Amino acid sequence: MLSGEVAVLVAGTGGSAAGLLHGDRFVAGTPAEVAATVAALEETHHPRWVWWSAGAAARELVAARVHLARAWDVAEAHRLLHGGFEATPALCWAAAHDLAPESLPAPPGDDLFDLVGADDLPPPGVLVDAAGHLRADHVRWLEDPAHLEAWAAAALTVARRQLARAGGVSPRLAGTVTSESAAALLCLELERDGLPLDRARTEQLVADAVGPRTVGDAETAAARRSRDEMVLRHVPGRESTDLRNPVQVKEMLAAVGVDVPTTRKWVLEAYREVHPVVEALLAWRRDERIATTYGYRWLDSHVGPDDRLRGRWTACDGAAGRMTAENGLHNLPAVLRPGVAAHPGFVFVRADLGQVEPRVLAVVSGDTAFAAATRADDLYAPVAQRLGSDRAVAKIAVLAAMYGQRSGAAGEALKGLEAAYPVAMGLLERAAASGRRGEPLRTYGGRLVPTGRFLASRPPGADPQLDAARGRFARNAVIQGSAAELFKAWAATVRASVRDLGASVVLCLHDELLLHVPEDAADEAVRRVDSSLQGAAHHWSGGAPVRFVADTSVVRRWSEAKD
DNA sequence: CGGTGAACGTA
DNA sequence: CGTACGTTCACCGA
Repeated sequence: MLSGEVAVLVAGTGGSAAGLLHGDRFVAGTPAEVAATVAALEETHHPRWVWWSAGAAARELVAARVHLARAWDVAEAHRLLHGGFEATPALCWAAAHDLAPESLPAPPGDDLFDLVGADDLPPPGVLVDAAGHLRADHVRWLEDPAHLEAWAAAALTVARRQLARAGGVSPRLAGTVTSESAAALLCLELERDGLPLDRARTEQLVADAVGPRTVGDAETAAARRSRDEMVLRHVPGRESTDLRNPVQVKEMLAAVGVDVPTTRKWVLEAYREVHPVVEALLAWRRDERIATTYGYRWLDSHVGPDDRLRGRWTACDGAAGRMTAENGLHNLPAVLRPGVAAHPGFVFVRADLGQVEPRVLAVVSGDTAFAAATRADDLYAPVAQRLGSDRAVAKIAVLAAMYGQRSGAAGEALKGLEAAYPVAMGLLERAAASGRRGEPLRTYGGRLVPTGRFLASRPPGADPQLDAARGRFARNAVIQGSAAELFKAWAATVRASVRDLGASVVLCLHDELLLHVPEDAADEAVRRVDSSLQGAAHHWSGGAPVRFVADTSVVRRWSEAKD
């Protein structure tokens, strides 16, 4: 993985300088100077780029639209190898050298006494303290380009150690690192490009929910009062209820005979017919979500003058390893989706994976009977046949097995599954058992999933309910996390394969990709998205006899029906 | 002013 | 509701 052509790219503190290490040759200069050298090297040598993190090293290159194909992202590798989200250079260095994270030197504070003068700079090349840690004050001395070569060499040292360790953990882990590294680069491109919107249509959808824009505090407060009034008029004598205070809402509902433990939506839905205030409250909550979170303020802050919605992206969260996005890119209410529209001359190619989690289970577990079911477009059909049950029952059972659900019809349906697919069910049960014991586990691609975040409250064995929660988390994490790896491998393959069409990925949504594509390239982009899935799935699964399917269509608006 | 829980949007 | 995350609000304790 790092045996071929390798180049290391580093950035100095504050974006004032950058450095490039390639073989024995090191060049430093302004970010613009180094960008030109990077682009030329990518063209001639196609190296694997090593950096502390894509965000630190490659953001300016992405802004300058320099395309880099292959990377080893030290931070992403650290997250895979050691779990969690934190992946500073000092922490990555420590882990690579088997130094306990608790022994990390504290970073210098703002205290005047901590400030180092020029005389305190270490000689170039000396970046390790007596304990073997990266010097805690490296942020300061990296302002001096003379130190960048050592900084680059350190990144390469960590990368090589990570690669060596990866081989001992899982034969697939190094491949997962390269895929996740590409995903981190894609995240920078998503931040740069944004999601194309039809601003006028989006504004209209907001107005439909919460009324026209208001001017000034008085008008805004009046609009808010009139929205509240639509609920409060159903409860005479309790008009002073604060609808944003759950305790007061609960009291108000009790007064009209709706006695509920919480005022959550799925609880209240059962009381729709009992009193008209329930329906009014649910409608109020729906609109309030748009007024507060996805309203005019959201539009003004996050949609640029180029009519693109932008937010920060991360390639992997700290738990199971999904991508995350801010500013509503991952949780835009469905009613606003018609506002997401391709710009003139472009269309969207929209592709979503079908039944991805059970198909991933077939790969992860190696259950040949379950793998056979993935040959069907609808895998629940052969599962139902084998169980001798309805499709609906088969689906509930499979989902319950992967999510740890026990309520409703799930419990009974599970028994048949255990008999029909013992290998797949055994894998899930072992994952759950690890979780209940508080032990970490690894996804198919080798990502360490810690269960430590539950340990904050009580250790395993002390609280049966907490142990059960750990079990459900672990059971789901091995599937959700492995599916996230397949998805990112697909996204990275698509990123590379549609580039020459002038197309770009503009949204990643766990099992769905949205591409912005020049109109006349749409059909070709569809073919490449589909062939990318076959390629990525084959590579990721090691050629397992498991079929993955995508529903792919060309649309003008994200909301348009599939096909 | 920072942290926490409720609530709810998406998958 | 089975899991995950991001955002906003009110409340709590400083």
